[in-house]
Amino acid sequence: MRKICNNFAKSIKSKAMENTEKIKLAGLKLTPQRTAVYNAMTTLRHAKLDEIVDFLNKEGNMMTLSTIYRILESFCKANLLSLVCRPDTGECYYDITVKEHHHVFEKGSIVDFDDQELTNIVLDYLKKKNPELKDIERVQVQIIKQNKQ
Amino acid sequence: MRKICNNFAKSIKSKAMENTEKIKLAGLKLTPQRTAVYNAMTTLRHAKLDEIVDFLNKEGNMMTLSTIYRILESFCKANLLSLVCRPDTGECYYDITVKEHHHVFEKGSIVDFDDQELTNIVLDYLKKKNPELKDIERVQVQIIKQNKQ
DNA sequence: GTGTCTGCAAAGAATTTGCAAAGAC
DNA sequence: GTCTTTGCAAATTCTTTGCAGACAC
Repeated sequence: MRKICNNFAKSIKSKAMENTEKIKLAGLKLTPQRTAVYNAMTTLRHAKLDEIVDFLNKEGNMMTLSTIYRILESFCKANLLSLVCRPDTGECYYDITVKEHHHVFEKGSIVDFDDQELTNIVLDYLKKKNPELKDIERVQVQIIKQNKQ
Repeated sequence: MRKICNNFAKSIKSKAMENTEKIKLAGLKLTPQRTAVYNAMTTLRHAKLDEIVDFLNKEGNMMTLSTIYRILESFCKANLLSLVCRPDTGECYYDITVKEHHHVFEKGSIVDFDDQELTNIVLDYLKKKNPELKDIERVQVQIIKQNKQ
């Protein structure tokens, strides 16, 4: 009975509401600042720190820089966000997607490339060709596109 | 005739001598500082800035931090070094290897994984499965090992 | 000799920290 | 009520810059 109610309740929850659930499920206390940062990342998908700051400022969600640093760190630790770095420039981006996935690096943006088949192909190859390569946690393919300009 | 002499000369050249050649061939003027940094990277293979600084200091190759920054930047621009970032922590390492290659990320170290076959497998797969994905400059596979501890 | 590179010191950015008040649960 | 989080300001760390003298070619 309660289950049915919860499911119903979930189905009418807003996206923002789901985000607060995720924060709580990750074991973090819910604060307006954390909600704002997570909501921002839901929109931005991949963003550098300063892009997050700009986004929050434009929204009128003012908060201290040190708070943003602390929140982003806690989100990464809690597996709410992951990190991805541009192989060309070394710039680090926070990524709303935490499950194993690949990336296409274009000139000014990063695009997710979620392809389990590619993951499997790489893992299979490594297993066959390099059985001595044990304890692989995950593999990540970076696809770097030409900077045509 | 000159060619033979050059080859002979090359065959007896020290590793350090070869390094100076590379710096010159990259179009950079040869300075003791640049030679020291390049030699350091030849030993370290992958290193963060502070590891390079420590190495140089231990060797007695003192030079200013700003010089090291400037040299590393010029080396990256001249394609004498490349950059590689740990996907787990985002730490950036300079890499003595510039040609396309893959990496295995272990707990405290990065190991090169040079495997053209893997590169081809990934490229072939992408071409077949995603022909709309054009202008691929290169692909790079990151193999993240478990931090067993 | 000319133009680039280095050392130095200072400026400028980026990130972290301590602490008191506010807030979550 | 207790323990955590935030804001603020300061400290610290990291990186870049301007300039004069040194050096490569």
